[in-house]
Amino acid sequence: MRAKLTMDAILDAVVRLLKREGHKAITTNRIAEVAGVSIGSVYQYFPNKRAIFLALHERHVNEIDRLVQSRLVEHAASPLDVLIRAMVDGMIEAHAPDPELYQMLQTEVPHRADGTRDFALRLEGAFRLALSSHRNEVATRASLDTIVFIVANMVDGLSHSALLRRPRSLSLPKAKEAVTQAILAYLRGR
Amino acid sequence: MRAKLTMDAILDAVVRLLKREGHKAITTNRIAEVAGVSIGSVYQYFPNKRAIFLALHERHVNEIDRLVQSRLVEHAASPLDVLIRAMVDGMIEAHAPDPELYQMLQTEVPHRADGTRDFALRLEGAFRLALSSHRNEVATRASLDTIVFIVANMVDGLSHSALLRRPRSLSLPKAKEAVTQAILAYLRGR
Amino acid sequence: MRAKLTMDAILDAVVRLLKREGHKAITTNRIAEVAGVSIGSVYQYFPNKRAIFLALHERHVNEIDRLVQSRLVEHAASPLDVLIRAMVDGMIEAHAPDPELYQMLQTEVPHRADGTRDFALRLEGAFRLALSSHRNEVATRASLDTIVFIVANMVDGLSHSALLRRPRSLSLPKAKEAVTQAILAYLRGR
Amino acid sequence: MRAKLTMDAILDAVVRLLKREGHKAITTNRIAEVAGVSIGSVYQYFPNKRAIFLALHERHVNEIDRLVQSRLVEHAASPLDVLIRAMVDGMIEAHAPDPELYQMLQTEVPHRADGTRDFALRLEGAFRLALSSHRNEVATRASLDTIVFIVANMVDGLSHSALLRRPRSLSLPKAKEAVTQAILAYLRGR
DNA sequence: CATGAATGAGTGTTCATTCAT
DNA sequence: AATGAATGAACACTCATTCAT
Repeated sequence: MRAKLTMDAILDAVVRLLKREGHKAITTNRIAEVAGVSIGSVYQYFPNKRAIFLALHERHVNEIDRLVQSRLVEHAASPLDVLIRAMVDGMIEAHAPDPELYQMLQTEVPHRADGTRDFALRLEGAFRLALSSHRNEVATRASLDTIVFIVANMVDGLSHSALLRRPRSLSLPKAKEAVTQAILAYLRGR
Repeated sequence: MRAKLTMDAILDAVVRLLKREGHKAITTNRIAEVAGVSIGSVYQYFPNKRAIFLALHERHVNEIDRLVQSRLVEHAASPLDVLIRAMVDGMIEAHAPDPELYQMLQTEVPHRADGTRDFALRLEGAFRLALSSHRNEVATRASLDTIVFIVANMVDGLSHSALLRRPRSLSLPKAKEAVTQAILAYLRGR
Repeated sequence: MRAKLTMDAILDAVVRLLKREGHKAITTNRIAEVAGVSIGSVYQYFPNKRAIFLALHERHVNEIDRLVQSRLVEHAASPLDVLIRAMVDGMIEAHAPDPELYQMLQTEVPHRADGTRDFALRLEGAFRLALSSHRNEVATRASLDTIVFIVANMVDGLSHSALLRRPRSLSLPKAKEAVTQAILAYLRGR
Repeated sequence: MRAKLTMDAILDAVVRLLKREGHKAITTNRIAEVAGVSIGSVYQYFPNKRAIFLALHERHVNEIDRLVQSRLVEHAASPLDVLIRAMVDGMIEAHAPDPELYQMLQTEVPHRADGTRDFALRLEGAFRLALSSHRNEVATRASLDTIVFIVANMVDGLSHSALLRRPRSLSLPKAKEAVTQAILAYLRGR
């Protein structure tokens, strides 16, 4: 228990530091300081700096994953548009409190992209399940692999775009709806 | 002229280094070495390390931009599906010779995200123009801003997904076609 | 008793570690681990790291010393060549099971040279005694101090050389004999 | 030239530091400081800390070697006792200005013993040559390999003993003579 | 007595940058 | 303009030691 708390304090320190002082401030000694532990303790729990970022990434991915799974279960019996809307909404809301963190983890932090791969796969798994129970609403002539690949990457990519790159003229709710419509249009085919 | 040649040699050195030895090998001294110039010369042309990455990013973006513009002009009078297919094909082919470079520039290299922003905007500008000449084929009820935002981000995001994350069961041509269909489905609305 | 056992376990751990993983592996925490005790216990018995090495050195020196004394007593009445041969043999056999340990203790372990001094003195004491009972066989014209000094250092130095540095063409028994002859030649003078 | 000077300054700094402040003061940053160069320059010339010690050891060995060779040439035609006396004297005088340095290099500094091995071999080579030209004065019945091994190790070991461990009752000149006599006694056999 | 989590001073090393030549 | 030796601030990480339990 003690261990989990300390590890979380360290991960939180990275997030706090990233947001407050930018990626240049993320040194192992500074992390320890902000986390309120000694540098020695940091190395008791993580073998090196990279491991801290990997753990942070994994924690983030798990959070999203948990949310995606719960929405999936919740809307297993809903019509396709409700399900997709819920998924898009979930993804966006999950990132909304901290829109830059995920991007920073991807672009500013020295980790390998393996985690990203992992995440895409998990998301694809979720959608494979979700779409199988709405097969009759899906009109696209492509293979299931293809559909799942397109949809998972649309959800992931467009959700981040909606949060980080939408034009000022577009409100977040409207962006969500646009993303949802785009995905539905694809699934319903022409 | 000399200047341009030297600068390009430096940028090429970064690319070569990134691909051959990974991001850890990218030090200014190593860049100079691989570029065949002295470290002093590197600093003659770039004020600091970041400037090298910014220039590299800009060069990459300009290449894509040039390609996108030319396809746009080429297919100004083509039907919408031909145009979109050409754009998607252009994006993917532009990245195909070096699929990891762009990702590395985004994830492994310490640059700020401004460039990305830049690029999205330029792509949006291109699509704004392209769609205005195919207004009658676009049935989506959303605002032009919204449509352009969604399409630009689908092209960008899905092109990279197609190159870097498509399942093994999906060939590149099929992935291209799927991406094209997804975008067309959105534009044609339901 | 418990105390003695624990202390020996700690000293043995150092030896094991030195042989198995080299001097870089010798950290107090690792010593504790290999000894099967907690780091806290290590500090119950030794005030600091140096004290561990001093104790180890002392244990080693005592072992040699005990052996030397016993051979001395055993051969008090033997002719000089038998005595010297027994001493050289004793020294070499005492180090043979672990030829590198002593060298490591001398070269790789951060102890001060005091111990070495100690050992030389004890060896000199033994030889002073040994030679006094064979005075008539010693023909060298030097003072007893000088003779004892030379002989003690020959025994010590050449024994180690025989174990660690003898050429491949020289078997250990032949090396022993050569060392013995060298010492005898000196004692018998010209 | 510049390079050689800087490298020597660095090696000298280690010696100075070792003598003035003990082995604990030998940190790379301190070495740089005492050498009057920046830490960066230290790493321009030596890949890591160990390399500094290896270089220092090599420099020391080369000095001794040069001296031994010159005495050898000088006394190629002298009688055996003169030659041996000259060699012993050379070894001791070479170490006399800095009697602790060599010991410290061996016992307090984290280097591997390879250098020592090297040195013994070089010394053996020198003696092999020296003795071959005095074959008729050597009466020992052992093989040349054996004789060379014993003599080289006596010279090396006893020289150091004479400087570092001789009893107070023994002056350095007398110690030299005793060492010489011991070696001669061995060579002349009985 | 024993434990082992926690400490933090201190280390070797890197690398962006400068500047005398 | 070009060079590359020199710089030194800054970093990731180690490990002897302590002390609350």
